[in-house]
Amino acid sequence: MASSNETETFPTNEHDHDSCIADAIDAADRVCRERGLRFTKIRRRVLEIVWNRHAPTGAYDILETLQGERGSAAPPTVYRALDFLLENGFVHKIESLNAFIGCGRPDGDHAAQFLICGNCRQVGELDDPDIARLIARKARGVGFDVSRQTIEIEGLCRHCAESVHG
Amino acid sequence: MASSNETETFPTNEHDHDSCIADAIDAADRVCRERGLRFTKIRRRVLEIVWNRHAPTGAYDILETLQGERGSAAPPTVYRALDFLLENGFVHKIESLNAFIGCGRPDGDHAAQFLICGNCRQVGELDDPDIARLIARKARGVGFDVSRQTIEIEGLCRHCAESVHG
DNA sequence: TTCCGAAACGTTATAATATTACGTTATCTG
DNA sequence: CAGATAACGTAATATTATAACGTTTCGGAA
Repeated sequence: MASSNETETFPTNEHDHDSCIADAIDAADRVCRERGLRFTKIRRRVLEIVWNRHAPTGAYDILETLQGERGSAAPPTVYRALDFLLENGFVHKIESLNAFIGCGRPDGDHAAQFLICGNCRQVGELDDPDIARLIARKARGVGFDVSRQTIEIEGLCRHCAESVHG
Repeated sequence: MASSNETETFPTNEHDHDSCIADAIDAADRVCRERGLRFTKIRRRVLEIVWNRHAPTGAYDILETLQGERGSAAPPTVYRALDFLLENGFVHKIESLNAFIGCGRPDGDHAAQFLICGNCRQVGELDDPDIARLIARKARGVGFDVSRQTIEIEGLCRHCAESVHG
C-alpha cells in the first residue's frame, strides 16, 4: 500500500485537511493561470467551500454558506461558479446525489470512478484507467463512441464495513 | 420475437415496438405473480408509458400522460409507481438525466451500464458482467464493499456517429 | 362471509434542485 | 480611452421529488 494521503482513496482521519484544501486551491490557481482563465473570488470561494466539507456538497449548502458571508447570494451565483469548476475539472458532480465534490487530480482529463459510502456518506475517487478503458472498449464493441463516463459505486468504505460487520 | 432485437443494445428502426412493449409487460406480470407482488393498474400503466417512449422519460412526462387519461393525478402517484418498478427491476433510473427507462432484462439482479446518445437521446443497456466484475474487484482492492453500480456512458450511438462524422 | 390489518392510493402542500432572463459591473484588448 | 466580452446581481420561474394524512382496496384469518 502506498505512501501518503494522495494515494488513499478515502480521506483518512489523520490527513492534513488544511493543507489538502490549500493544495487543491493552489493547483486550481496554477491551472487557471496556465490556461488564461479567471479564477475569481466567487469561484475560488466556492471551491474552498466544497473542499472544506470534504464530502459531497449540495448547491444550496454552498449557497447558504455564501449568504452567511456576503449577506446576499442567489442560486445562479453558485451554479455559475460550479459550471466553471466542473468545466475545468476542479470539482466533479455526483449525479446520484445531486452534489459536488472537489477533484483530487485537477490536471488533465481523467475518467473518474466514485466510491460512495452509504454509511458515512464520504466519497472516494478511484481514477482507475483499466475501468475506463474496459468500458470504452466494450462500448465501442457495440458501435458506441464514448465521450464521458459517469461511474458511481455505492457500498461501504473499509472503515464503515468494519464497524458494521464486526 | 427473434434473438436479433434482444441482442441489439440500441433499439433498431425495424424492431417490433408493440411486441417489445407487450413482452416487457408480460415479463413484469409474470415476475409479480411469482413473487406475490401486486401489479396494479397504475403500476402497469406507468410501465407501459415508459416503454411506449422507449427513451428516458421524466416523472412529470409520465404524470402528464396520466393526467390526460384519468383527469387527475399527482406526483406521488407517479413516484410511488416508479419506486415499485425500480425496486423490482422493471425500470432503471438514469441519474444523469433524472429520467426512467424500461429494463430489457427484468429477471434477476444485474449491474447494468447505460449508453446515452447525446445526439438522438436514445439509451442502450449494456449489462456487461466483465465491467461489473472489474469494478467490484478494483473497489474491493481499496477496501470498498460494493452494493450498487451506477454506470452511465455518454457519447454517440452507431447511427448518430455515422451521420455526424460522415 | 365478515372483519382486520396492511398495502396502495388520492390529495394538498411543500421541499429541493436548477435555469431563464435581463440589467449592471468588471476585465481584457485594441 | 472605447468597445467588446465575460462575470456577476437579482427576480422570477421551471423542474424534480417528498411529506403528511386521510381513504380505499385487497388478501388472509376468524
